[in-house]
Amino acid sequence: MEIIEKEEGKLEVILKAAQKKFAEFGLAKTTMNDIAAELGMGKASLYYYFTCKENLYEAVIRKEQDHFLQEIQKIIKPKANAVSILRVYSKKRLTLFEYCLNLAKLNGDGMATCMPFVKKLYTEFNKKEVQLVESILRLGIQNGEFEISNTNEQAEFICTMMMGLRMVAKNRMTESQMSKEDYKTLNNNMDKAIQMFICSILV
Amino acid sequence: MEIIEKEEGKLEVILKAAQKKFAEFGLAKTTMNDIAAELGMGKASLYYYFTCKENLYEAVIRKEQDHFLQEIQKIIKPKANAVSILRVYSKKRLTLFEYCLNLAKLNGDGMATCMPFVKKLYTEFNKKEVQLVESILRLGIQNGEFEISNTNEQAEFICTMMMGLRMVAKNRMTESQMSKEDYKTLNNNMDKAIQMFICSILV
DNA sequence: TTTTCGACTAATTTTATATATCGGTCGATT
DNA sequence: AATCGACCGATATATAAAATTAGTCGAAAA
Repeated sequence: MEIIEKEEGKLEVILKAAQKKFAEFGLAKTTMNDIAAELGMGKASLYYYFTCKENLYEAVIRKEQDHFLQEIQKIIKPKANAVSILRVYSKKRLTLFEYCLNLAKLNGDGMATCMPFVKKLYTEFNKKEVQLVESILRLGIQNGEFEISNTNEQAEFICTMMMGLRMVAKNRMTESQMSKEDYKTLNNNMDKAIQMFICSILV
Repeated sequence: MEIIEKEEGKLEVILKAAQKKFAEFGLAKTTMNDIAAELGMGKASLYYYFTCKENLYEAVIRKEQDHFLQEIQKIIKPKANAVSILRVYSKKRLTLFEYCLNLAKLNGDGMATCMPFVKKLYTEFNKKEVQLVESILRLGIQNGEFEISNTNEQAEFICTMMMGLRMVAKNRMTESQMSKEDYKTLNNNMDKAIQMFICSILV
């Protein structure tokens, strides 16, 4: 129900409205009508911009994922301290997790029951994340901070470990939603894991 | 359909039959009749030994859990090498996981959708497991192997991390059942986690 | 040409209902 | 002490009807 800018800005406005509605009802229970209504436009018009609901949802998630990747990428530069970058990575990764969890509102414990395209979405992101972490590790090696033989293996491992911690947190959550306390505990565990990992690769 | 020994041995026989059926159909789809038939007895007779299905299932799981705990407990003795005990713990823990997964045949990703009593069962076991790990850590301190300030915190953390790795493995499994390859990968990750953990607490 | 939308369809989800199965009990029997 | 047939109520399953919703299309507005 607001005046809409044209072309470039329009996609942004739609994504924002979609994001708002997904956060409100979750992926499954948000209808294309809900989103269109939020924009004050007809449902058919939405399909002019996005080929399907999955496409729209993917764009919303991807936007945040890319933002995360770029933010970390931004601070990976020669002579930057790899250890502190890893800590920033851990912190920002938690924020991304919170965001995605909020937009999905997956019932039960996760991805097994969710749609295949969501699984694919996260699998693809995982690959990028591993590459990102690997580049941090390589930076650390260049700086003489770390001593690692197989950077890819180590990057995959730490990503897997972090994912595991997120899963445990999600599983232990009270009342089908993670509380502030739950996030705090998860944050602690992620910090410990990163610390332990750093300790094991430090020169 | 076999001759049954009396009293003490009877419980064992029932547990074995129940275990066989649970492994075949999983918790939800195994009926009390299935188990009774396996024993060549009437369903009502089963209720003479176990008050309810949950009770029976719990007994089956508990038996294996206790066996695991005792096996590790057995090798925790003064002057025993704590590092190698941690490695044994990791290995046997995987075996227990495989066993429990097999008996549950939980659909989807896990405990969130399963019955509350199962959740409780695993929560209670988790406490015992943390205590077990903590006693290994204390042994390591006594031996002068480890240097840790808060043993309970560290024990909880490593247990959480290992649980996370199991969850990831379960989530990534192909075809609603973990393959030999999946277990191998999980085993590798658990070893790495333990190795990293040890590295971080080593004197 | 670009963008919007009402009207429509096919597919999915929800609802309602009937049926079957299963957990658990009880009284009788061995 | 141990077993079991017969039974009950609750839960799960199967089926069909009704309601939503994803996605399409052709026309109209900009």
